[in-house]
Amino acid sequence: MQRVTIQTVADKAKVSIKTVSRVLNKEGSVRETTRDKVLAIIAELGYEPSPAARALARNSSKIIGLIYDNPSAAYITDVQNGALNACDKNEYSLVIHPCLQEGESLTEDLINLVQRSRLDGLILTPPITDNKLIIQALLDKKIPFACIAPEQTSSNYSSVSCNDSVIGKEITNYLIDSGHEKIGFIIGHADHGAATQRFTGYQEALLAANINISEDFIVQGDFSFESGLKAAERLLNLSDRPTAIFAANDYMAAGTLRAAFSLGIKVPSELAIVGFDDAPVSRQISPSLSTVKQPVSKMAETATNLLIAKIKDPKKSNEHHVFNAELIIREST
Amino acid sequence: MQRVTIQTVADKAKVSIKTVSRVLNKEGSVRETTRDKVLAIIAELGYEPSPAARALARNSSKIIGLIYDNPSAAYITDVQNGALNACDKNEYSLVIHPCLQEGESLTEDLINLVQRSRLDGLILTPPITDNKLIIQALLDKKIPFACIAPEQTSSNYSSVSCNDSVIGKEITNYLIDSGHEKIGFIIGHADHGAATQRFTGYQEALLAANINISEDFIVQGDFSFESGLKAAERLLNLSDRPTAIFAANDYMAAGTLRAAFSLGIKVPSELAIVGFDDAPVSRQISPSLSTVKQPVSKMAETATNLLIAKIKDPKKSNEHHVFNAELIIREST
DNA sequence: CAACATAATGACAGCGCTGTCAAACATTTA
DNA sequence: TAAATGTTTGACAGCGCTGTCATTATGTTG
Repeated sequence: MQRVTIQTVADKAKVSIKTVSRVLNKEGSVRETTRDKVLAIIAELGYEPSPAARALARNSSKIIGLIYDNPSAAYITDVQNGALNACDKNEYSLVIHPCLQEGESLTEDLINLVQRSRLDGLILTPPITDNKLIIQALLDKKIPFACIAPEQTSSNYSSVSCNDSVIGKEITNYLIDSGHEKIGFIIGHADHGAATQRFTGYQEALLAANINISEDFIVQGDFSFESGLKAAERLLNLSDRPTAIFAANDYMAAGTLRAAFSLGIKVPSELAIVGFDDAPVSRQISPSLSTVKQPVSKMAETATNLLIAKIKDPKKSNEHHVFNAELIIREST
Repeated sequence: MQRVTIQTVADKAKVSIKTVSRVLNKEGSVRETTRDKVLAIIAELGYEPSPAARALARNSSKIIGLIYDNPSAAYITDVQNGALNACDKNEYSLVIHPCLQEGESLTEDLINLVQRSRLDGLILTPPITDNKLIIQALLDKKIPFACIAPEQTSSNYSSVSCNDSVIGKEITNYLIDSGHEKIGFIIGHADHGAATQRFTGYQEALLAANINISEDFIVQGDFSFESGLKAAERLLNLSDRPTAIFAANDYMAAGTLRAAFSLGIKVPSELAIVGFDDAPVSRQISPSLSTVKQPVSKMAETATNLLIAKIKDPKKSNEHHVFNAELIIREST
């Protein structure tokens, strides 16, 4: 059995391959009767155009890369699913690229990846979104890209984000409204811009409520469970310990819960805990965690759509979409 | 600036493009001095062969698809990372394909995906590995594939797995050795072959220890936290309730822990809990869960290597690799 | 040193599509 | 009805590689 190519279709439809190509690419300038005839034969033969041949002829692969260096599996799969949605709808393919290495060579590796795989563009996720070297290199090489939740926006590329500082303020206010005044904060990884904004929101809320916080109540973590555990131990061993702790993500909040558990501190009666991200663990622990849910998948989808639009029309101006996050109140507060 | 192609390299090296091609593909029959010269120029120009042109000329995309329909993000990313490792080493690309739909059309969709994207082969993960329709369709269409943890092995395709029944027996024995006789079991999703084997191991251990278990001690779940919660509530409300519960995965074990928590049952003093999979949650809850860790990433890497070997040489016989899982004893027992 | 075997190299077609440009056809206008 | 315009179609080159097969260089033998 011979492979079905554009030629097969053209022969059977008694038109030239160019006409079939026009139909495939919805180019217009094809009489409706002709188009219907071609379409019918394509369906009949189950013809699928060869991506390789198209890529070669067009000099564009219709593949975009998703770059991440993020320890949260749940976050990653959400991002992947959103990006895949957008890709499917636009007939693009997605290639995933975790970069587990922190190395100096990351910039080089990325450029190399794009060149070797002939990617049409990239989606960047935090914390890579905040890597100036990489951003600059991509800009220099004129490789289209879009960012998910970058620390700051830029007119040089499209991006999507949540207003983390607003939400951070909101959840802090919620704690204040519940009667807490001694609210500890566990900061996330320093590279992660959005995490910094969560902290900013926390500070703003306290300021607005005229609450003074000692330096001791603010502890550095790195988003991991263990770092949350350690940070919380420090907070909870203070002579005048906080009655509420806001951790910049759920893993650290889970660590906080465990620290409380070890120290025999009851949650939420003696200590309220809030996390961030609505990671699965926030539902799976007891008491379940109050947290913040971002529409991660939707954000990734939007970023991908923006990227694809930019690839299709490089002159298109860059956009920045802001999404709303949602407070989820559970048992830990 | 003109794009660097094989012609550019050939011209500069004063050889034919065919010779450059030979060097690129390590074909042999190239004098060492010639090869070194070509290699030097490739490096100098930073030449990268066009995947599209190669795919077109070879009629093979060097892309494999990873198919999954699995709710566990941690598992998925482990599998992805393992598969990516193998792909990178062999200069293959990986395209991920979650199939969230349960639909009848899944078989058709998969075949379609392979044809449209011209995938060279597929990696299947549970529970799709046990879908006879899909397996048969792939076999019929002569699409190469390999399975990760299928319910049963077959000489028609390569696969990798852990001996879940052996491990299930082992962990049950561990509970028995700790003095438990009343051991409940929460079964996983019925489609999932490996889960069934975990149950088999449990039964074998009890049989060997001459322990009789009432039907009541065995409850059906579906791998989700909620199903574990419900199942555990049933078990723990029995008049003669179990002193230990073996859940077929960690999410259900986490649900069990929560049920115990709600009912005021102390873990591990009044109830021992073991899970399966070493999901992140097993470390992040208090008390942390005793569980079983499978080398998921390594398994995926091996499966991918087997697939690639098969793609390169279709006459190669199929292999089945068995991996060892590891008991991880934590606080819940 | 001729006659042969073998290793190294190159010329060229072709993979399946898209882009360019010219040709054919249809429609309007004078 | 002829010319002028616009619309639809097709011929053909070329994208950057690999496969086939012919050719040339090198080594080996009697």
